[in-house]
Amino acid sequence: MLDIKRIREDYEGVKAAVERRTKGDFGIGNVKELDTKRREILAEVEALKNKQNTTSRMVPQLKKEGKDTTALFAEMKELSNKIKELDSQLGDIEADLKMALLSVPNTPHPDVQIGEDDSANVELRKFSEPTKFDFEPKAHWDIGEGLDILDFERAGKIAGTRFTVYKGLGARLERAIMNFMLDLHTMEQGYTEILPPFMVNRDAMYGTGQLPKFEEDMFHVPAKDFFLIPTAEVPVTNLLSNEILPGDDLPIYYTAYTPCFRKEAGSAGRDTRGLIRQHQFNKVEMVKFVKPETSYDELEKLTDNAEEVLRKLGLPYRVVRLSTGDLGFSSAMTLDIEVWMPSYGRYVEISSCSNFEDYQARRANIRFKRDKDTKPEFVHTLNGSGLAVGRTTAAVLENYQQADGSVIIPEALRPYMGGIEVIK
RNA sequence: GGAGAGGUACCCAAGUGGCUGAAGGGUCCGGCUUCGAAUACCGGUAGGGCGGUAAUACCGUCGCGGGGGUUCAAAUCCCCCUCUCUCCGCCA
Repeated sequence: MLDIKRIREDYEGVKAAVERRTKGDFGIGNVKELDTKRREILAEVEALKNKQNTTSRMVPQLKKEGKDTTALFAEMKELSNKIKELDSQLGDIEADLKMALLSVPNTPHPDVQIGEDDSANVELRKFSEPTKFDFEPKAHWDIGEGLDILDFERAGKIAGTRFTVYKGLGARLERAIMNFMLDLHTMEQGYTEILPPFMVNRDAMYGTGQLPKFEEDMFHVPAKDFFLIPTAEVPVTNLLSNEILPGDDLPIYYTAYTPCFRKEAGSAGRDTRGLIRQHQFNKVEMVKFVKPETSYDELEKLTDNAEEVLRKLGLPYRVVRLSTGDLGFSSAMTLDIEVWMPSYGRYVEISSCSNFEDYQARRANIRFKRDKDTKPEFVHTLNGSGLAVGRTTAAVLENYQQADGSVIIPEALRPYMGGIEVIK
């Protein structure tokens, strides 16, 4: 969430910054009003509490002297009732204020271009060129079914639409890609591997910003009030919630493989075939906790760490910066990596790398101390897919397909495939 | 799932309603001692949120796992939740 003090001191500026997001209801309107009201009541109730505390400290003395406290207690009872009443009012206002604050999205970084949607996204750089074929290339779902390594029909039997069964070398390929990515991040790029729970509690979902606004996008487990994680970002970022880290520990780099679960409620009819948009998909995520002054450099490095996966796999991609209209709720700047997908005839998002600045850290209460005597500060958090595994599998199948329906395995993956060079 | 025991500050830990405005250790910091160090001794060692403030000055408030309640007054009594540990049951 945003800093209430920042809103208090520069309401118009913050409001204008948030509204660069062109879309949605930001609800920043009554934050300021609730904040003013809160401080009024707080001052009053604290003065009364001061009186209550001061008087209470005298009671043992009075009792020792054998004095009659009946009148005093009657007076204090009245005071006590007044405090309770004000405390209750204060509680209501604070709850409203908190909810209002949690509903305000992050302010986009000034460099992020204003736009309505992804049509305003800016291409920053490109790697290689779209794959050319001297035959009519097939979509990965057709390749997968042809090689008997992907089974969408039977997945429908046991779960439903937007699920996939991987089989044989298809399952192996997915697993190889996961391991390849994790090894790259941990052994070459300095990340520590985390294997977190795939279900989290409500607090964690608030911490990274999925709640309160996006509950309908998540799978909920009512028996324990858990949520299936929509991304490893949730458990991994919240791993350090409510902690004050020694400054020397920063930066912290974590990477995690998890399945991700999304309802895709608003995506009816889109990407209905293949691996692109599933209720359950595998992803390797990278999460960083860094000092504020370094976070944009860290965003560049993070994005490059994800790009490295595609370069090693030899898959054509481009990097775009999302416009304010396409930017996620909690993010200040997001760079998407898009891989060339022959069946779509265009680039498709395969990674999303974001700098949340202190927005998530403030929600999840993740702080650090520069040194022993300084006050704690909020860290900056970042994360990025490194990469979406299912989409990577799809991209490999499509970009490495051969005229005879077989698929060449990229060299970087062969050690993870037991040396297999081609799926046929 | 059942039964029990716990959660107090950086760590250990005392604490059954007001003299606790959290004892006592440890740790760490400083002093003293020493050529230097160790030991002994002396002193210091809650932190953090919120508000008054621009403030790492000062004041108030909150604070003993979280949230409610009882009371003039709660670490302490009551209720709910949560996490940890032990035992039983079930189980990969």
